[in-house]
Amino acid sequence: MPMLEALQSRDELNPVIKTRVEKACALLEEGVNLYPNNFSRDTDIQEIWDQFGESEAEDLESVEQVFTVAGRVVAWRSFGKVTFFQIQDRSGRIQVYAARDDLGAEPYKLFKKCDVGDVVGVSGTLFRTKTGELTLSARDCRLITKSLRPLPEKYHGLKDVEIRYRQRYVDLIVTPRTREIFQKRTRIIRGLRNYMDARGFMEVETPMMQPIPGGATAKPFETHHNALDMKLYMRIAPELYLKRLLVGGLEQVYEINRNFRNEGISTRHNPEFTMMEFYWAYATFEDLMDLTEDMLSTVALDVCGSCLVEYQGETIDLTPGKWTRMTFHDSLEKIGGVAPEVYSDYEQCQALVKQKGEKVVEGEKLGKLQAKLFDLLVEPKLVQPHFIYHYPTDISPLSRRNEQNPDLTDRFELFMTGREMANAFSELNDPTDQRQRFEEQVKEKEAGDEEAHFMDEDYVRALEYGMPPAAGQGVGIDRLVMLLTDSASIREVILFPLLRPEAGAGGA
RNA sequence: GGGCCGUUAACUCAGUUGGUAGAGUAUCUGCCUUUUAAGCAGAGAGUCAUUGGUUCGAGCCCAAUACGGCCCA
Repeated sequence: MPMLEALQSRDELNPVIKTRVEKACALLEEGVNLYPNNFSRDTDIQEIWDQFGESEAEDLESVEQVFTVAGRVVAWRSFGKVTFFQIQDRSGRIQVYAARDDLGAEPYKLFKKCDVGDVVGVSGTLFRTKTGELTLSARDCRLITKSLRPLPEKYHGLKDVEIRYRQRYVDLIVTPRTREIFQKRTRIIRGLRNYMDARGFMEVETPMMQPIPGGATAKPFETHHNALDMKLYMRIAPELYLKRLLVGGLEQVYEINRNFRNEGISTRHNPEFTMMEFYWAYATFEDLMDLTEDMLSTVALDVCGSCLVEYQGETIDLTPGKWTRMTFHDSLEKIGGVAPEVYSDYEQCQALVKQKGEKVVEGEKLGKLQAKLFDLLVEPKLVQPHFIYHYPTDISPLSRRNEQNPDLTDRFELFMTGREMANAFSELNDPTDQRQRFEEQVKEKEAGDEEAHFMDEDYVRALEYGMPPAAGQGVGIDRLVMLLTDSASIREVILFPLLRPEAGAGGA
């Protein structure tokens, strides 16, 4: 019996696991399959609650239906000849009553070798206990999957965030909030898809491995394709490919997927993160502000039941019409307290950046200095939704210039809870201007800016065929999920956030 | 990259002035046919993150390292 021998050879493990292994061995010797695959359930636990959650004890007595459910044992209270336990499936929990006299002496004895953590299947009828709890009275209990490791303590749960992230499977078993967050995450993404689909946008997939990483200001991950012997980059954004599709005539496209940026890790940054990007021909950045208010408030209403969202002790009001719209320069003056004569003067701007403790880089443009002031003085104060628009042209290499002032672009960023949630603009579709902007970026890259854009000749060629005027936007999905689930860290909303390798875990 | 904090039983946590390691849960044994963090009685369980140092003596003091958390860049 190889499984038995394999289990018995594990007795170097800690005593709790050792006893569980011994129980498993005892079951094997009784001829019990520890991992059978022939159990069918006929209902979810939640369905039982939906149907009988309100039923009186007397009414349940007349219900002769036998329900068969399966799930993980999460609580166990045994009295000798009778045992109460709780099982949990994806939909909820229910108590089971198992009595020796109902199951038979031998089956009951075997079943009592089960532990908290095992997956079991139960068939039985419903009743209410003396204290009124809806309970399944078992006619049959079967082990479906043996668990060899103990679950965390049931009352306090799993507190150690490192274990919660490294062993997310355990976290999902024992932390209801974790399950809620990821269920909500799925609903949020589905809500966005439904919204876009209903407005005629077409979902597409564009390359994640790109020979020229474009569409954002960020440092890419590099990789190598062996057969073609070529350097490839993990995408930092899908933007330039999605806009090629506008040239191709698809007119309204969106993509929800991962981007990769080789930057620091923090409560707001994971190296891989999820964005929704979309492009809309014949629309402008002003249309996008309207759409964004409507879209995000719709999703909030769907997922949270309200446009008023609690985030870390603050109430964020997403009601359409209440979102502030302000120009970048006005925000520097009115929120950041920087006078126009200061932010529009290179020397004064540079001095103020230094004074605020931020580094200045030789040769950087005025727009970049203003952006640093914005990050320091304005962004943290933007708690309620704010569209900040008309960004400087020299930090917006893919945006259309404003008709009145070519030093500004028809671009906005959306801020709330003191952080950026979305970035959008009317698209630059003049190939000559685009080529010049790329050339500026190349100069900055050559001067040592690792985040500056690459030249993308094919993208310029595409624009030369003619891209209709359009507006496009990127929405940070992880940050949106953080907002709508009141999560303080991005790691709470990513199933498997990147962590350093665990010591001695064999690279797991 | 910098600063601060943390790492003690499977889990949640105590651990005084430096004097040979504690609780609850879980586990094991016994009792128990309506429990709800079930109860009662008993038992076992630890490389105090790692390495080095100071000391007669270190979970505690010092240093370095690893991993994590928060803040800053």
